Amino acid sequence: MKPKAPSGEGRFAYEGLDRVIHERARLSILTSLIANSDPLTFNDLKQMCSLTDGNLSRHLRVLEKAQLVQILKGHDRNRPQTVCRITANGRKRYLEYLSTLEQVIKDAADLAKDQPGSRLLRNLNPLRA
Amino acid sequence: MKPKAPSGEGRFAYEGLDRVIHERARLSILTSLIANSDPLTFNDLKQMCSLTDGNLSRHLRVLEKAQLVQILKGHDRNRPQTVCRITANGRKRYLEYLSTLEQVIKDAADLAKDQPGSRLLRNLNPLRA
DNA sequence: TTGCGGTACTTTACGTTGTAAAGTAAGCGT
DNA sequence: ACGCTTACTTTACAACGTAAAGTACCGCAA
Repeated sequence: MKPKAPSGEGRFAYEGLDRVIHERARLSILTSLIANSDPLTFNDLKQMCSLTDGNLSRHLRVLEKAQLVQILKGHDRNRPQTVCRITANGRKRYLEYLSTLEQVIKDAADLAKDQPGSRLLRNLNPLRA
Repeated sequence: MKPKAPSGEGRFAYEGLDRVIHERARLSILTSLIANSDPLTFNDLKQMCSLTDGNLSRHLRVLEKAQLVQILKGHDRNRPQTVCRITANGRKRYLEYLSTLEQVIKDAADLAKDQPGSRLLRNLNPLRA
């Protein structure tokens, strides 16, 4: 039955690509938070992710509602200051997402075998093997 | 001048995450096409990516308009058959996208250094270093 | 030859969502 | 007191993903 098909029903469906995380702005935010062990301020994130105020605000809300980040409002030098940290659950889901991402890369790397021009892939090897 | 900031303006902005490609369905489609050296039929893609007909149709159109894939309509056993292949330009942009993806993973992996519970990252090492 | 069903898509319509622009509030300098 | 700046929040709109409905064509059966 169907020997011609490259087989593997849904093999490339990547259901692990969580919609909440799989969005450039939010992926940026979460990666920033993961990569820096201490919490980041609103402005830190705004700069690191090159986001506008409104944009960041909205995405943070989405992440907060999804319980991926925790938002704490405080003050610094008499100015309001929002600091964000990733939650335990957020870290877990982010890592699950990441492993799916790695599967994508792994799948794509299979082309290196018999694709012409795949020399391009050479400067694509990640995590400094 | 802001010594406190983790520095790196826009370091996590990931502008290489092309909107056309950075969408689950389309990322699936392109990865399928990249990973399989021969062109795939509409039905191949439908199954491999677990997409509905309408969904696949629309995304293919988007990819075609962006000149990332080429769509050829032919016939097989007197039935219409659409086959798709990635274009040279598509391959190029896909690889650029992928390298940004790898940067994300690399950035995230930096947490492994001083984050508690980062043991989770162990089963996350990609491309079998 | 006229239905009937199935395959292979395409089009339409809707609800969600990302984003920019406008809005709010409060501190600070003059 | 006044305006300027910082630090966000809210609003409004356009774009987009998705499912459901629609089209077209073939093969088979009555």
